Amino acid sequence: MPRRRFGDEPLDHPKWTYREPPSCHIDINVRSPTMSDESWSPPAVLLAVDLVILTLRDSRLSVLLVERGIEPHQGDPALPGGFLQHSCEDLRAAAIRELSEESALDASRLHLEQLGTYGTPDRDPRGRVVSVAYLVIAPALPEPIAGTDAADASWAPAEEILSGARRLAFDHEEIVTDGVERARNKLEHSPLATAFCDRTFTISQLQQVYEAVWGVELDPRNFYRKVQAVPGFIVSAGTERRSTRGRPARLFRAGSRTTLHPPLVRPDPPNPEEEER
Amino acid sequence: MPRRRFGDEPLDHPKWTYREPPSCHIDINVRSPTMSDESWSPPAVLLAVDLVILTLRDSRLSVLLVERGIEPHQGDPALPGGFLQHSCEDLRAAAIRELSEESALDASRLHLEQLGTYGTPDRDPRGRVVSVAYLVIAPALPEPIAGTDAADASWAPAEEILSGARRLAFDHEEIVTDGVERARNKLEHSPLATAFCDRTFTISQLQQVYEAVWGVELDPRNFYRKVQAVPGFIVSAGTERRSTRGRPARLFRAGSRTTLHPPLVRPDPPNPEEEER
DNA sequence: TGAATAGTGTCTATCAGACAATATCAA
DNA sequence: TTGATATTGTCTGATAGACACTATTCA
Repeated sequence: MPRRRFGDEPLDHPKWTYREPPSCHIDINVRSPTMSDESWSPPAVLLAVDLVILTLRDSRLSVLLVERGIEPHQGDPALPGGFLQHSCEDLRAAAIRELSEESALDASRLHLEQLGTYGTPDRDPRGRVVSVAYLVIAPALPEPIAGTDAADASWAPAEEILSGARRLAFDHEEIVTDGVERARNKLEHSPLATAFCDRTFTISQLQQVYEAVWGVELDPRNFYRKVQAVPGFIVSAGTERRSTRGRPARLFRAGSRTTLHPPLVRPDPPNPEEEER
Repeated sequence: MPRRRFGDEPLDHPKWTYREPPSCHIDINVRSPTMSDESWSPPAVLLAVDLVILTLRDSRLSVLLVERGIEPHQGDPALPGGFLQHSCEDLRAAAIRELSEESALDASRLHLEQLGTYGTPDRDPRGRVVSVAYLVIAPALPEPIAGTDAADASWAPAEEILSGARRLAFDHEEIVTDGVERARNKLEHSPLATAFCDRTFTISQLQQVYEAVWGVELDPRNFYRKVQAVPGFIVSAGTERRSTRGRPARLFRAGSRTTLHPPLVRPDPPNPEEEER
């Protein structure tokens, strides 16, 4: 089999032959080939993994971007990610691998969950590439993302991407939008906010997470009691204290609950025109 | 290229050569090949689409299952689904196609959303098959699922699958569990419950949805006002009425809101031992 | 008329949000 | 001492759940 550079020209990856070359429009009424059609076999696709890595930088929700080194979209900002390494690599393992390669982050301490799969046929000009996106939540880190393959990784405020002020390669803007939306929702019913914090944190640090991700302002006094009223959300972490200017605050760490009861309801939802009857 | 029957023996679908044959264990510390490694190209995988179709039958949350006609797991119950038809078929379109093929349901009237992607390397003995699962919500239908390819489709109570009383092929039990969990959660914050109902419905029918999916009993009087207090959730559908035995009920249809404010909070969460501090 | 279901009224314990007041640190 | 942040207290209007009661149909 001849060697070829990947990324230079469109892929012709289907190794199976069709009875008729498929015309690439979508017709839901067409009957699919069945297993008894001797000449048909399922088409293969390329599988990629992309990462939406969220963190708080300077009290703003931020996303890790890398500059693409090759075509297509060379030079454009994009999500970190890449193809499966070999055909039997687990999806989550591939996400963890990309995380350590492209961002030098230690996956074992981070929140990582599957976000969604993006498979629009024309999303990658090289051919049929289906991407499984993962959402990663990281605590604020020392400024530079050290020792990465893609040395040109950088944090971008999520708002710049959501507003369209910064354009990303492929369909990565949509993926970021979905990732931020997922994070905003999970803040209400899961302890996800603690994943933005260090192992121990103060209640006001936790509040900053909610304020940055939701884009709202919360009353510190009500927030203080509200989070403590949720059983298993946060637990006291000894008597140590952390101080900047004012009175030192108690330290807490994440509890063991995975769902919050009662939930922390997001205030002031865009509740527009009353349209009920 | 020789023709071969699909499903008879393991696939050797990777068309690219590796520098070293991959050993199929997961090592997150291994460096992946980079684009500058001339001899490496991304591996291809087979992509399938599986459907978790939920409905209410006899006031019970039920899942549509089909009996597998071929190996592996021949004769076992499984989720409806199948491979992409051709390499440029859109994922959602493939889900809609499977829906009409395997269940004869009209996708244009149903709720359909992506659920998750399942890609454990050994989940399919035929080779590397990655499956994108979709969640479908259907209103109660006339008994038989007519005119299907897999004529042996049938509804199974979700509880039988969640409890392990009924085993499914592949990792489909896990997929069903995730689908039911997704539905249970979305009932709180989205109008998903209306997708279980006909175009018009009574409030007590809507209540039955909540009771069946959540597995709880609700007070009809409080439920009655609660749902109407959510702006845009349900809107009155004229003055028509529907009656069985007692007083006829007003009819409603789904409103235009996609999120519910305030949410309908699920009662009595398994709130176990108090573990706070 | 009685059974059954739909819909309304009302009470109460609890909660969310507003905000005053106090505590404890650094400079 | 002052400024800043943390923590506690208290008040008030809204709400969730319990449940009595009325309304409207069919058998």
